[in-house]
Amino acid sequence: MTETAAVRAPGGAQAVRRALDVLHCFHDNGPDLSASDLARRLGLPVSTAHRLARTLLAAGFLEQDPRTSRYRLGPSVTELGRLSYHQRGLHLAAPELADLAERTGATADLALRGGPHAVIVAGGSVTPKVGLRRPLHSTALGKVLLAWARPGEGGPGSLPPLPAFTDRTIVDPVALERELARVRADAYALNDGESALGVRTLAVPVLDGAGHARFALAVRATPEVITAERTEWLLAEARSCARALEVLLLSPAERRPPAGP
Amino acid sequence: MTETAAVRAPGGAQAVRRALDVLHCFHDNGPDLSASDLARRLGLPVSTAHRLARTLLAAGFLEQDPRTSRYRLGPSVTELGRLSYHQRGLHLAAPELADLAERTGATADLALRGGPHAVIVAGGSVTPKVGLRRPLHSTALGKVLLAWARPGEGGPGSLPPLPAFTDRTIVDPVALERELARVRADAYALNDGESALGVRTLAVPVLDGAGHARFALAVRATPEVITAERTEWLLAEARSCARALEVLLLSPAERRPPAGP
DNA sequence: CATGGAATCCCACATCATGGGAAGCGAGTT
DNA sequence: AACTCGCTTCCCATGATGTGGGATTCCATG
Repeated sequence: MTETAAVRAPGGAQAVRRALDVLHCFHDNGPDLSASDLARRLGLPVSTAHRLARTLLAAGFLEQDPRTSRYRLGPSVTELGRLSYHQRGLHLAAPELADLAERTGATADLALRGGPHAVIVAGGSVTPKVGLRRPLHSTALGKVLLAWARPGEGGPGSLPPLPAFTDRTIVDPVALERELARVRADAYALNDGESALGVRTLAVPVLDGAGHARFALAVRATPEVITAERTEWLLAEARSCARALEVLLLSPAERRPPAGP
Repeated sequence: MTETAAVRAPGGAQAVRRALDVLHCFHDNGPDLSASDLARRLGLPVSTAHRLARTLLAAGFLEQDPRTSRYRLGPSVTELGRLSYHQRGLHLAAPELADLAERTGATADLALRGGPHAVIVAGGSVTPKVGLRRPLHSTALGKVLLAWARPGEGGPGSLPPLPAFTDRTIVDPVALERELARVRADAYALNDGESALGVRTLAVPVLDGAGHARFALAVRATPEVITAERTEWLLAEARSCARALEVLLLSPAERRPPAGP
């Protein structure tokens, strides 16, 4: 009733989902938003958006600039974010990624699946793009996460739009499925200017014991660095790093056995 | 109706507040909790806790271990946490804190006010306690945040319990107010074993243009490192760092003028 | 001074969350 | 094996709770 594709999920949740949508709003838009901004972005009445914001404010998930009375993400978000960062063991990944970046001369990024996005959660470059959301269909990270997705996470079927960022972006779902089959067969994903021109990326999965990708590890650089001749070597480096991350980030029970039959 | 001090805030919010309480639950308890755990911890019916968890799950704020079907903090939390971390400019603070820690031989921590806690958001030690919540009444960080609190944030009045951690912990509200007056007068807070024995901490505020503490900066070490003779020098170092952080973390409009009349 | 936009508060309505209950599992115990 | 306990998950009638239109106040702009 309220808006576009508000899929009526069976479990009860309107107020809560809307409140969480408010938080997600701060990702796509500026760092601070007014109550009316939120209402406009979410297609809600101002009154409702305002009430949700106040509730989030009271819980510390938002804070309010006393001068402009606009909202921004609050201490609770910072707090829980750091907590989950450590609970995932991601601080253990940073040195490995920095090492990989230094050896290869490329940017090394680690991402996990966040609904319809690949979310970069750790990086090994001087300019870490940590916290960034990337599309699934136009990035090497995303292709890996799709190719080895868990059954419940939703494969390519959960991506209706497939917007094109360059003329190389795969926009046809059938072509994407074919590309994912190739990714699975070769055990790595390549992104050659499909997201932005002049950027080439290789990505490999960090697999769990069930054979699903828990993380995707990407090596990103210019085509001069990631050449055809160096690809095999870069992949070997990336896979070695992915193997190390399996041990660092996954509990023994989740991990896959060290050696195959 | 449900539990202890569920203050009935005027603005409408039950479902939302409860959902946010679910998230906070993961801070105080283990990294993964079952639906029944959540229900028990929050004093809610299992059915309700389960529904809240599913809603949070659908939005990516929780994720579910497919083996145990327990919940943990999800990708959205990691994502938004990193985002707010960068939006606050805290990545700029880390080098300054590391520098301070190295010069003083102590642990350097930066905290901000998160409701009834001091939340450490950046650290300059090898073992950063980032994401940790500390009580306000028994830590140097907390005393600073209380002493220069914003009017709306609630002063010592918002801390009914005041639990004692050692025999030095200030548990009397009147004594605490007296201590805060001293903190304001001397422009620093000292914590000598009030939170844990054998730990001494100095803290100074990072002030905004309105004279309120936006952050608290702490230097923590053993009493052998933080001696009476070295206190003045340590304070000078900490204040110098706090001055630098004012410039790095606050926008020019929020900042206080460089020189006083 | 007039005008517009935004934040904030209020209140009657009915939509939506609530929570008791029961079914379906899986594990540990007798 | 049969039993039992605890947990997850789903269902549904009830009414408490969130909803949103509108009024009010405040500030910045024309």
